[in-house]
Amino acid sequence: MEDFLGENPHKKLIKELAEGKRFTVQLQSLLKQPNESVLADELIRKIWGSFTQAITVLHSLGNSANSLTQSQIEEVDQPNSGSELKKKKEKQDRRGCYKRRKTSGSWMRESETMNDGCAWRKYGQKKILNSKYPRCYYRCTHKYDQECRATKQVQIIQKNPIMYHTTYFGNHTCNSTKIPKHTYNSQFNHAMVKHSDSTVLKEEEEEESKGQSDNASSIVDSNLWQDFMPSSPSAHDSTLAANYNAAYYEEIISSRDMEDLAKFGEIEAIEFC
DNA sequence: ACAATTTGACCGTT
DNA sequence: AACGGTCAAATTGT
Repeated sequence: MEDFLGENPHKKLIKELAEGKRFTVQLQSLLKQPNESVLADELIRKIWGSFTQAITVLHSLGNSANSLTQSQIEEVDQPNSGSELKKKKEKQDRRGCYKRRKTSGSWMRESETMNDGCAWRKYGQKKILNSKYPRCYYRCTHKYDQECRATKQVQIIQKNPIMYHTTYFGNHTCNSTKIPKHTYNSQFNHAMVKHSDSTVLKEEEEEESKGQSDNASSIVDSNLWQDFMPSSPSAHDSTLAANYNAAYYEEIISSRDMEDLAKFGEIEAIEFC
């Protein structure tokens, strides 16, 4: 998203809510047609994103006299913890979640790049039911030499602009080489330029037909993301434990929101699976 | 030659 | 049986 701190928050808020409204209308018309579940799924993500942004803007207005408290916002944001909605979610198909759910935490990220500053090795790719794009599976490059058990799953959620949805499982325990902070900016900028480059767009279009993966460049940018990763497995686990006992939580972070999140010093968590 | 990726097979869970 | 996650042989890249 655009840095709303640089624009009128009210304008941004209205914009996000209006988008959510527009996506909802689109979804409504989609649901009237059969065999459109994939598009519907995309729209649901967009709607979720719009409302999340709107709530984030509200958070930014926290200093105003009429602002809601954190608990009030949460109460409005997630009003029906015991309602039909939640019960429905708990009943949803959880096939494929079985292995990780019992053993580790996870968190998510949505960004224009799949790079996060860590070294990953792709070990699989699957077509996912009702998903337009395949899901790619990555493990830490140091899985065997340093017994690092971190993995991630990357899936394109939209194109134009390209947007990746990444789910991380486990924290790195390896001494993975990270890009020094002072060299980060130039490399990151380079990557951002690359994404607007026509040759790269062509590359991405090819990836769409054969399934995407460009793991070799994973180290290139987004050291910034590291700053938002839980610093240690225990830190993350304790966060999970504090929030919820049995359920799985994920942290949804857009790299575009990182500066904002840094200012708020908090990460929004949602239930996973 | 070695490292990384691709992709079909296999596995556990539902 | 269907599904998502992982494995590993084959292929491709450096």
